[in-house]
Amino acid sequence: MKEDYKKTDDGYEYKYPRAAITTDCVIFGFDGRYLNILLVERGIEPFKGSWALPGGFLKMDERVEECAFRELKEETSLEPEQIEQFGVFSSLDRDPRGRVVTVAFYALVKRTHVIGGDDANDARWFPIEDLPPLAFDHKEIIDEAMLALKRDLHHQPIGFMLLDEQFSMPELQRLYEAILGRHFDRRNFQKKMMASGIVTPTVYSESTGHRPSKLFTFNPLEYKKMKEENTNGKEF
Amino acid sequence: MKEDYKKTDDGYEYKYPRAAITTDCVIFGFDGRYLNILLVERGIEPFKGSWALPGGFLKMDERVEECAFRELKEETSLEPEQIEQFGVFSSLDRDPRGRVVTVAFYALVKRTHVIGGDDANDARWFPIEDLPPLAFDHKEIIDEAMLALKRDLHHQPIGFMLLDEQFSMPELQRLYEAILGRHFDRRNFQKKMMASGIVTPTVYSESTGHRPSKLFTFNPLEYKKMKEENTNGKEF
DNA sequence: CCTTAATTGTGTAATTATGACGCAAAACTA
DNA sequence: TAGTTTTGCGTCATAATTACACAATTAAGG
Repeated sequence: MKEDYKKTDDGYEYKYPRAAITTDCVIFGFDGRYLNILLVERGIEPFKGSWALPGGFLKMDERVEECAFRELKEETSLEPEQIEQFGVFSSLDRDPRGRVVTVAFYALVKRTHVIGGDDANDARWFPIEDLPPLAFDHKEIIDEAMLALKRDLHHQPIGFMLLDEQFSMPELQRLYEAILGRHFDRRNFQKKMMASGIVTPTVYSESTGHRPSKLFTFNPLEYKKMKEENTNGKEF
Repeated sequence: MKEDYKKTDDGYEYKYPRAAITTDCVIFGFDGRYLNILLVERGIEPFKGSWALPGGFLKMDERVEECAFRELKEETSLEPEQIEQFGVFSSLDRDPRGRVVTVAFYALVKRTHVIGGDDANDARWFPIEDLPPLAFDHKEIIDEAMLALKRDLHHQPIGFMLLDEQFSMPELQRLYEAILGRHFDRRNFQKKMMASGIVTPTVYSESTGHRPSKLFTFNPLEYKKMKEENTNGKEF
């Protein structure tokens, strides 16, 4: 590759000005009732002490997806199976440090895998309906992530990344309701899920304060099939 | 805004190396039978003489959307109503000039608005099934654009941007078939379109080589409603 | 031990959407 | 006037969606 910069004593010199590139991750978790988002407390200026999305600057030897993974691991020690790119944010004044363009991703993780803030900064889950004031334009990014998630829920089997290996039908339904923001009829919901073939009953039950619910697992074969056919318009 | 660079005699100096940012546009057009893509012939190295997507480098006073619009106008004199961002491409070796990250958009334009190549380079429509060899990773970008278009066709009333004000039902159907790559039954297709409320018949007819077809327009009210509700999962 | 509260499992009927298909009508050609 | 092409309009069977009701299981309280 031809060198497109000149190394100087103080840094790197380019013929034309360049914006910096960052990645930011909206991490969704589910606590059984509400959708949550993982935020980190900023340890440095700007917005020191504010809550923000995990993310950081792109290095020269990585793609944006790799950058998002790396930053996420560094700041939250999370390593999600999959991340989904959903938008680029490039307003001129979105970062007080200068011109920064960010590529935004979302990912889904099980809430049981909680965080040990690897960096100095704290990391915490916040319910989506009750977020603290956020740094930069991160509120706007989260709003877009929600739209992307709603859109993708029907075409990708992402719901299962948020639940444990085994889950009850009411749990799954609450998840769908939390994401889509609307209510479903219990009976019709179960019927549709069963008909789609992505869940299989595992006959086991658990003991709770009321009638125990049957537990399900998702069907990895159907899971894979849907991932490949996600443009076929089949809803589930 | 705090300055994040140092102006030198030869250019702009940054503490850490930075990738350059470009935008690229996949412009779809419809000739009544096939889906087409607008390509420009590169006038300079690298890939001089090759066909490529219109696009170029981000300036410091514009957002990526504005960059895409500007480059598109400069290179093809097109000014589409709307562009849709669908992906970021950041492979390390995708551009021989160095590290370049591109933000990709697609847009839909009526084929009647043809091009006067404003720049030195030529600009031409190519049927999607018969593209020439392309510069950079532009083939991959086009493939992704097709997937995004297929996905969005059901949730956004984009089909109408590709057709004239008035269009016959067979024309609309051919467009859907060209995009989705599958066949529909004439009668069911019309039934569904009418039921969705986005088309209104305009009783007029035209004179052709066979039975004249009724002409339709799209319904701007439904159009607007759908744009707002595009996450509700209603298909059309 | 029986009742109540909470929650889950299961079934059925009405409505709506989808997919397959047939036939007649309008323009052009011969 | 007959043949060809292409369109308009309709019907029927099947599949998907929605609305709705009652019985079963556990824990808690008298």
